[in-house]
Amino acid sequence: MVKRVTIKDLAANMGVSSGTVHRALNGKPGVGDELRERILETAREFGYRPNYVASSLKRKTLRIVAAFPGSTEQNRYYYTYVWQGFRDCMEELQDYNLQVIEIPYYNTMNVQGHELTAVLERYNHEIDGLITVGHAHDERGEQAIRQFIQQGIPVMLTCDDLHDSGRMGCVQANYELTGRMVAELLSSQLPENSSVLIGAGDIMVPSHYGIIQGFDAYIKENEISLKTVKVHGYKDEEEISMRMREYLNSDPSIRAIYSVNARGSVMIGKLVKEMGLAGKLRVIGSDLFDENAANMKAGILNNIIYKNPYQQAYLATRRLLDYLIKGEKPIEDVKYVESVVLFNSNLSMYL
Amino acid sequence: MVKRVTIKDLAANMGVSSGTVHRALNGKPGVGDELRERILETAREFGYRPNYVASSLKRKTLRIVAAFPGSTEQNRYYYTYVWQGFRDCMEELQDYNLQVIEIPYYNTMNVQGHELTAVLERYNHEIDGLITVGHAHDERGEQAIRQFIQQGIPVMLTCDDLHDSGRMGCVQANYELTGRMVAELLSSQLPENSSVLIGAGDIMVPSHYGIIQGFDAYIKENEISLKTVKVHGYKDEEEISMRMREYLNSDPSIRAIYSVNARGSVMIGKLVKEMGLAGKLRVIGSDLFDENAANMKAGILNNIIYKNPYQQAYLATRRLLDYLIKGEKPIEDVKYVESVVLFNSNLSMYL
DNA sequence: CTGAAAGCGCTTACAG
DNA sequence: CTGAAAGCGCTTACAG
Repeated sequence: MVKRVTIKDLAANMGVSSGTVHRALNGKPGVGDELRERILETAREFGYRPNYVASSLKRKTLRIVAAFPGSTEQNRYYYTYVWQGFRDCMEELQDYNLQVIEIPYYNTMNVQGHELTAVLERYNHEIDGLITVGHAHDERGEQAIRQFIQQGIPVMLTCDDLHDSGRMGCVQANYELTGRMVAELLSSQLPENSSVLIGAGDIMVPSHYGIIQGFDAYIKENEISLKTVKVHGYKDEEEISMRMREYLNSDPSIRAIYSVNARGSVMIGKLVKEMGLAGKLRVIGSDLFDENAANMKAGILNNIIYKNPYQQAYLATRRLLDYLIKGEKPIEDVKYVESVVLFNSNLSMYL
Repeated sequence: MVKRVTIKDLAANMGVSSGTVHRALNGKPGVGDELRERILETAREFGYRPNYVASSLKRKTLRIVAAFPGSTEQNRYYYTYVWQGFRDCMEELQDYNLQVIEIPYYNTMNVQGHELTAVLERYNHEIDGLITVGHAHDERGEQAIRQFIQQGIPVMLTCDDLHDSGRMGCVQANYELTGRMVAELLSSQLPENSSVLIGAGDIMVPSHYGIIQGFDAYIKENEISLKTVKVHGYKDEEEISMRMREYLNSDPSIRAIYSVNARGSVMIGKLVKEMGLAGKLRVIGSDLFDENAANMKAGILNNIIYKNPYQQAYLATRRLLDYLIKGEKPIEDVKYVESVVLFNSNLSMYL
């Protein structure tokens, strides 16, 4: 192995001090343009590669803010794993001289925004990076995210994106492909001219309607004789459950049920159990958590669509830190994490 | 954030030198038993956590040997991704002062063993870790692996295990659960009393027969009316292809074909194409590489079982390095990487 | 068995 | 704009 080229080597070679080399390489002020160019040129020539392990040792602590919904109530289905992915990544890179500020927030609307603005004040705007969720239709939250970006703080989003906000990137599931995949799975399992009853969630939520769009597109493009019966809605479970029950009672062509979200999956689990439909229909739920896992083991759910929130948050955090520690900007703007079909047989591997 | 506790803090507190604290914490010789105990106690009390970033800076370079089949010919289907997983992990942790020695070997039998023994000689036994594959029934290879272990060199295996060799761990696919999952998938797609034609591979290869065992067990345990027609064999493709063709011509109950390995998947792809059976049978291949991907896009393969060799090698490497850098022993002896069912719809996410 | 010193490859004040 | 020095938290010889 060739000896590693260091800043000292470059400095000696050029007859300047190592401080000057450092300033030149890192774009810091205080080096003449001509000298800076020559140093950069020499670094390239010598194949210099910075040692980030060493550089983290002396530089000031990087302060990272993470803001996600607190994992209570309905949010625990998903955000428990988002927090875990974030923490595991921070833990792994802890020795790189990092400080974490965790902001769990507890009401979806506006609270995210208020908390974020508050933390910016509290730390006197000395924050090096933010990772959070781009909730659609949360004005206050979006405004706060833009505030960070305007301060020059790099912002990484996960789960949901805000395309034109200026964030450095987003790591999320590919909702359209997820919907296509479910359509492909069901069309391989159901006889011709069957119907699928879909708990389609909120038409304003990207993670819900994206899936539906993909599902419909797959069926149309492949000219499949699968019909869909969609029940929209999100918050009022009682009412949605009632409407689903009516469809199940009145439409004998329904051979499968699918919920695009976690909350709806718990509901259809209950419904299938109450109506004694287990094993008579194909039933597909979304997201992995206790209730869904139990229903799968009991034969009430046949498949679970797992969007891997842990991995989404882990990778988003990783990208933010790679940028802050190494200056590496992610190649793609948006990174999609694979959605996976779980079966009863391999459920245990994901728990 | 509380200031990090360092070796210096501990030394000052105890009135000893930082060298002594270092020796005590790392189990190095040259500290009295009584003093060592007191230092360890104080470290616990103060919540001391070593900074591995700092420790890598001055310590001697860790020399890691990686030995996998070279990714040519049939091996490129799988081992290309094994090498990639290994390299990406090494790349990520490069700043921790590591040296890599790559040993690709080109004939499966015995060559692995010869190469490994040779490298041990060449570096005068000064090797800090080995990552390789536990090929079953390769006497010479197994012998060499044991040789490393006897020298006290930690050995991590991937893809295939050698249980009683004393290796520190193995990261691999769970073949039995993979077989069960395929049985579950097919039984949800095929009408009653169908048969599945299975390219069952080599009965001596764990990654082949493990899948078959899982498949059969699922069918038996769940009393499913699925029959299997198995064609064993591995090397002689012509002959296997011929036998499969005969079954397909003579047994009309066959509604699906499945190959447990990469090589067989290419073969069944050809067969289905030649016999004009695309779309008439469910066809499931194994492993992700150009030929399989192309066949999937063309509608010849319906699903691919992806065992994620990249992730297997990445995680195995990671575990070895976590041990060498941080002294963290993996909790589980064997770590299983999830096998995933790929669909045409989400294939693009894995390429 | 223990200490004092040098140094890994950087970054950060400070002085000029 | 540039240099010299100190130091991040460790590890590694060397001396006693």
